[in-house]
Amino acid sequence: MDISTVKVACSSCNLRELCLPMGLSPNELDKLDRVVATRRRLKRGDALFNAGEKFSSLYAVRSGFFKTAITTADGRDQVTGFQMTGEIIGLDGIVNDVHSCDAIALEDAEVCVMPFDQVEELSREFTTLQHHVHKIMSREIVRDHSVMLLLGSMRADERLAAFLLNLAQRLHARGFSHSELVLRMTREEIGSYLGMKLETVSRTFSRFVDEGIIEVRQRYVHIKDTDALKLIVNSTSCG
Amino acid sequence: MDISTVKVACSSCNLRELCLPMGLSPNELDKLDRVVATRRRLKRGDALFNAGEKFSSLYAVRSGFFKTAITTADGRDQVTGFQMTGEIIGLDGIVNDVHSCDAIALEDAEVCVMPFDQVEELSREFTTLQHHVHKIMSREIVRDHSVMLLLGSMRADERLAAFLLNLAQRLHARGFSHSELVLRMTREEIGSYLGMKLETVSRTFSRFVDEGIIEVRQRYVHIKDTDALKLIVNSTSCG
DNA sequence: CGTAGTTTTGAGAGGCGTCAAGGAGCGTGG
DNA sequence: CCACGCTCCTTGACGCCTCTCAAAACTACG
Repeated sequence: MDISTVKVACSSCNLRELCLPMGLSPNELDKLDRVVATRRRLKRGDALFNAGEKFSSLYAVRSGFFKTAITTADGRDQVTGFQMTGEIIGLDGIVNDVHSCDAIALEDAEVCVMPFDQVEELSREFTTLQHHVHKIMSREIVRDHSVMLLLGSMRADERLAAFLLNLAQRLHARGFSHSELVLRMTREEIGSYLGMKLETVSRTFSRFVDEGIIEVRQRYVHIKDTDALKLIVNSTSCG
Repeated sequence: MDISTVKVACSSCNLRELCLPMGLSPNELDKLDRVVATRRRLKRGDALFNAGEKFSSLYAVRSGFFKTAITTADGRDQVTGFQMTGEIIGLDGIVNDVHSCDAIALEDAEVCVMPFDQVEELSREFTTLQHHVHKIMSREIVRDHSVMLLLGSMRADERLAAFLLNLAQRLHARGFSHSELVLRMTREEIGSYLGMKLETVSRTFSRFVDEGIIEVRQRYVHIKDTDALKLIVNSTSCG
């Protein structure tokens, strides 16, 4: 394997065990490389796509951090997810050939563009890829259901604890510390995702700090007591 | 077309424009008939599957009404959806080959069993079916996002109004009245879905009745003023 | 006709939203 | 290097919406 070759392809991407190519054979990877022909760089604040735009591609986050959000006619909006490296954005667009949410880069980022018709074409050829696409969509559905659980039945401190644990776990899976993290989103965006106001997010952070569970300096968070957070999530205050 | 033949197949099913076979050619329909070989009848309260069971098939609701719900270790639970005729249940199981929720029949029901490996096999053959499977999964994702919006940013009356409108619209698409409906679920199940307690559901119903927007007799609901419900959903009390 | 499950309604409490003010960090420009 | 303005964050006080607890009415079913 020639390391000096910086050709940016799935076959040489260090995310391939996290991303779409997961589990593909070398031969299949080669074919996938042809699908993932283009890249796109975004600066912080840029939209990868906006609601209403025609859907044509899925995007794999190569670097950076994204949020997806839906906005109603009357100005209400809801962050539906935060995406980090290796995660797939754009699945919402398939059903109506139109994106139903905005995808915004929360820091400078790069994505791999995967034209969906080509993904479908290749899925017909490779069982592995086909099944993996299905798994990715199913994972998103399961994830959404757990967010519904969070929004539907947890109190503010439980929500924030679950959020921090989830973030730390995903970062850990990417080789980062499981106890130290830098939030890429504002308190308001966290609140929108968790169904609470930014003031409540801030107050809950402060309470966790008072209780010695975490340390916070701006966007930097140090989880001092993971078990305490887990305990909060499973507190079953209700019935 | 021989009407007297009651062979129960997609090709002769009156739901085919609503269900998985949507848009398939007669030839493709024939092949799909071989996939959808078995049916399953359930009585009210029966589980189509439970969380933890091995995933093998998707299910299309042929008659009856279902709920899906997830339960946490500490007893919290969340209804993640209500499914009626033509809708697909079981997508949650694909990612880990294990179902992550329970699917319960809320009235006597019948489902078409579609072994997923066969669905995948046929999708590799027919672009139409492949794309339709993707659309069904994408639709579920988009639906979940709108529930997240509801749970994250609406008040009790807005949630219930949105719920009633959604139910009426889906029933209307199936040939039922757009203003009269019979709820198949309890107040508690509605509450679990909408992230509120059953008492709040009941109280909100009562308020709508007082305001002349709906009539309620037990599970029977008559929507007298659809526009009023729409107005409530878009009230933008916040911000 | 009694029992269990469901629904309604009331009273009280508390968590979170709302409104408001102040503080901290950061980029820009003098 | 410091001043300035902007955005983001924190904290407080107050009020309301929803939860909690409780009791009673209603329906369904055996």
